[in-house]
Amino acid sequence: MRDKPAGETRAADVLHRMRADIISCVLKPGAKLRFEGLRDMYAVSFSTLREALSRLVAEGLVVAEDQRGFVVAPVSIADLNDLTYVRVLVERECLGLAIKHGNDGWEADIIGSFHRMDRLQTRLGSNYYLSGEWGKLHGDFHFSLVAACGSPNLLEIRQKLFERAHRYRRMSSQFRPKWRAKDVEHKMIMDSVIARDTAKAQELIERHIRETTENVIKHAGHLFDAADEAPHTRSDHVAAE
Amino acid sequence: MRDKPAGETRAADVLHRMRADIISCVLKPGAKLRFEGLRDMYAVSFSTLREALSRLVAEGLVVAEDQRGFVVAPVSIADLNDLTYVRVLVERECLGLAIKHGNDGWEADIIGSFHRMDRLQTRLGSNYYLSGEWGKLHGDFHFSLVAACGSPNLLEIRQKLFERAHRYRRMSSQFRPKWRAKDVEHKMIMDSVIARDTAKAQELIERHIRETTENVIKHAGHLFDAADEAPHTRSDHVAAE
DNA sequence: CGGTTTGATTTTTTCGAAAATCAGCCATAC
DNA sequence: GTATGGCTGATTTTCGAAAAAATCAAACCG
Repeated sequence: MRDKPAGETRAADVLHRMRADIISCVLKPGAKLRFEGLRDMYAVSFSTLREALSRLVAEGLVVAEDQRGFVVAPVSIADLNDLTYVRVLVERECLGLAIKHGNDGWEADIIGSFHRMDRLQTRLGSNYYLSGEWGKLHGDFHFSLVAACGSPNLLEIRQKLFERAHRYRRMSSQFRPKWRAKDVEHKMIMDSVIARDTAKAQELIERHIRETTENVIKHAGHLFDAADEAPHTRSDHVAAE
Repeated sequence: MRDKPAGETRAADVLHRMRADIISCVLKPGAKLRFEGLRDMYAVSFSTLREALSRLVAEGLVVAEDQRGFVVAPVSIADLNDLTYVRVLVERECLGLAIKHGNDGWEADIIGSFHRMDRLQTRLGSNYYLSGEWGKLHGDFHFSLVAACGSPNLLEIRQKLFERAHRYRRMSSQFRPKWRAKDVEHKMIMDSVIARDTAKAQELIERHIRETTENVIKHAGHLFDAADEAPHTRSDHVAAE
């Protein structure tokens, strides 16, 4: 399911593969990205690599140090907390708009994508969250919830934030044998969305995001370089909300 | 003030110059970006151009059509309205956080950047808004208001949205001889921010953004290809707010 | 001994030619 | 008359070598 250089330009293909590798931590946070190695890994030339890297820089998954090459964007508790804060803001807004504007087709897509995710979950058994396939369906489900939002710009921002958060989720999933009652939460969120209960849906999605963050910090926080800049704490943000 | 390839990589320099040219509409919305022409214009090679273009794609100022080259991101009333909607959401949030977290240095920076902008304004006379220099100071002033926001991610999103909006403002400024009472508005916003009146500051910044958008549509709307996709109207968003 | 300069090596960045792809056009067939 | 198939020229995309810059370490002073 991962190979489709069909009609796609080579650079775009490398972009997709590298993004996936960064999100799934095959390329570890903070790792130096040397061209020689990447060239072997993805079988493309310097320039093509550089193009993919450049786009990832603008997406925030890679940082470029002037004349010193590229590095996988580092992770930190401060960044995760900030990301969570922004995500709550954006996701709530998207959800509110989607519930307002969504039609029957939108509802059908939600139910469909939930079903696909749920089925794969039972098929894969207790380790479903380690599967890249499930990760994709999980992303699709969350997207379907807000798809009818009507604001292309907000949706695009949301998508990029979601992907960056996915990297943090992924980091903790290797430590966490069972992924809480996430499946139950998803069902509750879906139900409240379909019932057009905006306040409840927003409350649930916020809790969903916040609790996931707490779990990541609890189980994988020790992996982050705590020696990072921490200009503010989470409680600041919560209070501001 | 525009030339500083000091310590900067060549590609980054081209990136800055192209971004400025797109924002100031030297490169017109929807224009096809042919490599041959760009190579002469910026005096760099294909690969370097491609790198800059790629970053601009991820920033939303350029769109890449698979295997058919690059195009300056088109403008449309739908996009402007959507942009305005997201900007109001983000800018209000940033401002609220900044007022909450800001310290004395932050206030001083606001006053300083307002003063710089104001001085240049009187020095340039009635056509100040056409100057790129003023455009920069105007951007600096607005940034200074939210600089203490404390959320790097939100600030980065804000910055990109601001730049895209600047392109729209620029399109209308050539038609509009006098730029309303914008300078008075800036003063009022600054005063309410320094007075830490969150609600008032947010209200003022929202009006500031919304009225600018209305003016752009009124005076330059006829330039946009109205034949664009328009999945929703502005009133949708306003109502949702 | 601490600190700076120099030179060799590694790594990044830039370049323009070569390959791949697209767009328009005409000939041909049905 | 319309559609299909291949040409040709223009444009994009990819490539790896060459240039520029950084890194590391040994040699060199104060």
